[in-house]
Amino acid sequence: MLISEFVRRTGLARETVRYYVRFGLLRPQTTQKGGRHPYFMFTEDDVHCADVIRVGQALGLSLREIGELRKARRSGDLPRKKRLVLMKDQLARLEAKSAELERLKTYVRAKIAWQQHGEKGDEPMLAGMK
Amino acid sequence: MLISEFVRRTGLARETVRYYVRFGLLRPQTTQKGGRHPYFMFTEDDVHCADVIRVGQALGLSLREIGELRKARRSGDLPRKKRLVLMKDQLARLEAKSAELERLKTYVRAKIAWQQHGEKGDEPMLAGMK
DNA sequence: CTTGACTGTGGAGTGCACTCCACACTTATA
DNA sequence: TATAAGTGTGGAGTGCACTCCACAGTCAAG
Repeated sequence: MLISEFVRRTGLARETVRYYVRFGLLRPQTTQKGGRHPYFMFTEDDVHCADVIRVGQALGLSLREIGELRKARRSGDLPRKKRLVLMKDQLARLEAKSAELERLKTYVRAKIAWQQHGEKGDEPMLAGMK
Repeated sequence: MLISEFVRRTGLARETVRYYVRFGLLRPQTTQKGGRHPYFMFTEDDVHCADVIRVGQALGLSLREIGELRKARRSGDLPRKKRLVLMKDQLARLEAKSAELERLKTYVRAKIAWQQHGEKGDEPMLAGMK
């Protein structure tokens, strides 16, 4: 599909799509059409990729981080050792985020319980600030 | 407490605190100290507020949105029942994010293991992205 | 063949959330 | 009392993720 349909499918803005392409996050094929500047040809995979980007962003990952994940996933031509380092780093980041999220959850749960029991005693606090 | 202790307590950068104050998100009292530019005096409430800002950001809210929530809460517009609903919604959102993050972590771990064992068998896939 | 819709390019601009800086004043310490 | 440490101010700068724009080539309908 051409960019206009891709835009319709994903709900992204045309300029955002172009930004992602420039960024390397999306790497559509090219058509014969377009001459000197061949038209992009997006696939269902690219639509799926847009979904993954969305999820990654919702998790607070930067486009760079999402790009690294995608890159690693494409089991590319990078040397194996390098890919491993990249993935381990990615995992560490995810785990840090995960830990933070757990702390947040515990806090909100405690606060709900506190309020449900009449707000007696000290208001719950977020624990363990670095 | 003065700003340096507040910074220590919250883990925020001094400049970030000042930014939040300028923004109106934090509204510390002032001390007698400081003469022409009275020193800010932060309370436990402000520390708590910093926690709430953190939670809001983890939920993907902008500082403006968080500010509006705080404002509503201050003006007593939010009865207890409503606040409870709000917090439960926040918890649900945190848990959804948490679940996504777990999926990503599982995927990355599987991929690392797969690669470390010679990339035998099927490449791990990221499951169930909507 | 004309016209209008669609496409790509490079570059500038925007809004957010910080982050850094020079400066001047106040307070605490030696 | 010298001086180091802490504090507020205004303003500039940064990185991210878009968003807008002028321009020019391409394609499809009439």
